[in-house]
Amino acid sequence: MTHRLRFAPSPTGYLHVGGARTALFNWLFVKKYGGQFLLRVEDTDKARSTDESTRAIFEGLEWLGLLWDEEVVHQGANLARHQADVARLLEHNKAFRCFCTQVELDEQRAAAAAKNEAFRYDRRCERLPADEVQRRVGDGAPFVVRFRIPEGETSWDDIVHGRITFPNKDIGEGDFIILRTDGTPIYNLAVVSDDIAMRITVVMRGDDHISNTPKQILLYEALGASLPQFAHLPMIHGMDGKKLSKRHGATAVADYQHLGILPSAMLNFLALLGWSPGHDIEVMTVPEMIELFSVDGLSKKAAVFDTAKLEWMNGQHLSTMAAADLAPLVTRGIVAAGLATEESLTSRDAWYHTLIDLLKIRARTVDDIVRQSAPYVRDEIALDPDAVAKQWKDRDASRDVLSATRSALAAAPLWEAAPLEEALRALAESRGIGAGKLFQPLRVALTGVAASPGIFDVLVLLGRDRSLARLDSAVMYLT
RNA sequence: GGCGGUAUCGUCUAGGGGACUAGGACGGGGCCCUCUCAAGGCCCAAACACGGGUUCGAAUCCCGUUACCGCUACCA
Repeated sequence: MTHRLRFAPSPTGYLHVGGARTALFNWLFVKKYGGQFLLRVEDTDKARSTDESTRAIFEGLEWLGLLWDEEVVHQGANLARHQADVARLLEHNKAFRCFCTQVELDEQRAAAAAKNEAFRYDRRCERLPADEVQRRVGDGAPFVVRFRIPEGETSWDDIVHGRITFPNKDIGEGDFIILRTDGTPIYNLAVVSDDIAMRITVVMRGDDHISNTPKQILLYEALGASLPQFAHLPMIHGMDGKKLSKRHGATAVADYQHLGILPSAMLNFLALLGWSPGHDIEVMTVPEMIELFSVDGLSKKAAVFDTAKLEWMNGQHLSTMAAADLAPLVTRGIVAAGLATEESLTSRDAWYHTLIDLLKIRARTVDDIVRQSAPYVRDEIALDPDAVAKQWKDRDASRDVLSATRSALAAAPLWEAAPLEEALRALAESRGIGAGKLFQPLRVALTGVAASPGIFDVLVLLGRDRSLARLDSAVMYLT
């Protein structure tokens, strides 16, 4: 049997990290065990659904590389089938029309709440004689359709939680509504109807749907369909233990994309929230995640979204990624920041890739690389006041050291790391100062900042002319 | 309130009756490396919610309590 799983977001916002993780586990399941990963947009709530949101969800999934196997299903397009399923339920007496008004229901709820009791629909319309129902329908009286909950209990073997049982009398408020007054279906009916039509074999979703599951199982049975398996994934919380929301800062995957997080790192981090491959394995490529994935490793416990670990994870992925693969992302950032033109970078690939290799190990995000690249890709450098104050504290002495450094470098036989190092260390020794006393002022002269890759790498990266010119400028600045 | 779910370091987790003096990772602290910043290496602090069972033996199994989370719409 081949598995068919779906990710079914409602297009009422952006792609949330929780949704992304649900999509990831569905996708991982299919990649690991074989089958199809499908996408269904649950847009039956027309008031809240937007095309823009649908687009954002597609873009988020595409960015992460969680691609679906068949054409996207738009739930709203299946209205006729949803209604036909409801008609079938009505026909087989599995459902009934209810003429109670919203106002009446609200009053009953309020009364129950006042007595501190749980409200349950009292089934008054279920007892209406058939001719009375016909009369009211004929009169054009508005009605909803309710599903008749049978006696007994409903249970299933959840892939992550094990067996879960609900006494049928405790399912929600009793006979639940499946069709609105306006003839459109309610979530639970639409989901079941679509999952049957899409031949879904494993329903994997957030565990906030656990209490919907008995309702849906009853619908499957009433519709005469075979049951899928269910897997309820734990939620993602913010640092305060509450459900992740906008209060917690960035929750959209697009936010992290714009912060310079790599898709592979995001996926890796998300996978570890609620799943573990065991053996203390943490940093994984996507193929490794697929290989290692197992439903046995799925956790039952809600996880807290810790951005510090996400950034560390990103740094790990950054440092193992080839410069050539990183280059397009870095270029986009550099161009967007106005630091250099795309042409100026791509026209000197080897140099550019060396730069990226040097910066990527000390960066946690693509944005870090972009920021740190400024002294190398721009013609001018920006002097950091703090670095100047610290490293060029004594102006006369600094100027003197810098001009001596310039002479030593200019005299080097070859502009390569080894001979340059030799020249500078000899200079430091002849002047009786530690190498650091030479390198730090030099670093500021070359880059404007106090932190950079190794000083000889910087010299080589900048090249002879630019290095000497920047030293000249520094000496002039200090004169 | 009702129903359901969950419970190991601050955080993510390993663990599935003896291998536990409870392991790894992030974050924190320290040391090493070192021209700076990272990266890397080494070390330290830090947890089995509580109470009963079951058992020769419980982090692991059962029950209860507590806490937290979710659902409780003509939302999804």
